[in-house]
Amino acid sequence: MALYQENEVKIYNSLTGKKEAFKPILPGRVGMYVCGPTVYSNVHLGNCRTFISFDMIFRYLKHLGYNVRYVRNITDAGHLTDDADQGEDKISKKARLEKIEPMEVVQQYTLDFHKVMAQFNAHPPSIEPTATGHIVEQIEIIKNILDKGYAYEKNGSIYFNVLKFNQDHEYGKLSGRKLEDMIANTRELTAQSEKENPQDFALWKKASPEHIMRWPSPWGDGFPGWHLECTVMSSKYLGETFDIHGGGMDLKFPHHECEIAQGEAAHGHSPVNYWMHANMLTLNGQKMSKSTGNSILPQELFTGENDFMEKAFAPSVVRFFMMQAHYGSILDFSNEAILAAEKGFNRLTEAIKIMDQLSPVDRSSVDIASWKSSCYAAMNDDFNTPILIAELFNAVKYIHAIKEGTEQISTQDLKEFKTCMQAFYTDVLGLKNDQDATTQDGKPLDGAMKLIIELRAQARANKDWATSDKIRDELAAAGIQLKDGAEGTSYSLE
RNA sequence: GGUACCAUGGCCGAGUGGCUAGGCAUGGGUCUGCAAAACCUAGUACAGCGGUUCGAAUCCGCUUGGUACCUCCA
Repeated sequence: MALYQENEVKIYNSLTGKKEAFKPILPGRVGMYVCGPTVYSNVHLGNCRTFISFDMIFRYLKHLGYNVRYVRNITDAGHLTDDADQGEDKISKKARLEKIEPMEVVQQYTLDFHKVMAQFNAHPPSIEPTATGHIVEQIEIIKNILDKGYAYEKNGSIYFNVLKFNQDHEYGKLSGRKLEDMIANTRELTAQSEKENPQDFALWKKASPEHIMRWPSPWGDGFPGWHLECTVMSSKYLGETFDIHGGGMDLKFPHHECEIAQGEAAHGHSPVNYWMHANMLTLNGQKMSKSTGNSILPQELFTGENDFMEKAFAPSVVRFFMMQAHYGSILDFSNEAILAAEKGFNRLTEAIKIMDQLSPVDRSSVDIASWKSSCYAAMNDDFNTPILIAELFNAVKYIHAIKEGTEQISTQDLKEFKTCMQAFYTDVLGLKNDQDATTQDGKPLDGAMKLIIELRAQARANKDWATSDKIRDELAAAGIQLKDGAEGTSYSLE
């Protein structure tokens, strides 16, 4: 029996504003679409939070035994620098500035994105489609929407008619906006816009002669609008209605609102059952944003080369830090907060390591079954990873107590305990011990340290404190900490 | 200006009507040649004001502060 049959997951649905029991369209299968990055620059840490959040969700659904098709796109065309008529395609602009092909820009930053996500130990999606790979489908859906009367052509560009759509449907239901209010509060109109109404948005833009990214269409050479790719690719790979659509909170309006409008206009029904939004990562209390300079790149964090943090942090530490907050809450990134997370993460990781040293007895004094069910209850409640982590720290207490002999565990329970701990730490939270990975390359260091520790032990046995303290202090200065424990001395790298 | 959301102990961060979240930091302790590490242990917080209730961090109203979206943004 699959785990999902005994674990009912509740999901906070942005569309209804309520936590709802998750019921997939097809039993045992989940279709999930997440809006991916626009690859015109390096992804910053804020971008990564969204993808790490959905990676955790993907992992938990898989852990429950669901067969998940996870589609996350790469936006490599159509994302404009602004909404004005002269708005330029972001990729195109970057290519123009650097005098390279747009596809070189796309390639460079797609590779960077994949590298960073791999460092964060995120699983690749099942399908990672690109906008440029689906121009034909986008043109087809535009024809469809034109046929239905929800779009109009103006000088070789096609715009979605929001007013018309709103007569038959409800524009703004996801973001809680009313079209009348939006019209009433429109800022000063852009002079001589092609749009009939400022709320209309582009499905297809005519390419000016100098525009490098262009494709032929029934309306002349042009390029697709940003919102359209997601409608096309999600419906192509997941169907006209699918289970979960995710993305960053900042995409809720207008991007996701427009996706709903396009889907309903083209297919006549709502595209998504559960809308999920990952909240923003802030830096110094402000949203991370490339344009304002208030952002940090993952690489800068891993190497320590940045102006915000006092040291470097491993990818798993950053991931753990993110998992300590609920995906739906705003999370502030700071030196203090990540330092605290690092210590907690190390303690958790160390405790898992010593699980192998525990000796089981006949009967358990700890209630592993009940602990385990608390872990699942946390995750079933809208993927509440902070509660799960609190439970994992309860487990840390159990582990120490069993090791000390103040609590006992049976062979059967210990096996289940280990399996469950590993499942949540490794499979669901996607954590791993980065330090083990580095010391594997450092086998010679292990040997050298063994010798040094032995020499120091001799000095201590001779009460030669001058020598033993010199070894300890100078190693510490070099970034190696010696830990004197009951069973001898071990070391760890800073 | 419009629309949302948020305000929790020194810091981070869960929790939506009665029961100790958790992590980090701090105090005390165990261990240790000393120290570090490790482990044990302690600490009753919910922006302000008013209301509902037997009872509110949790519900309602007002006030203050903050953030996000309304233009591109994960």
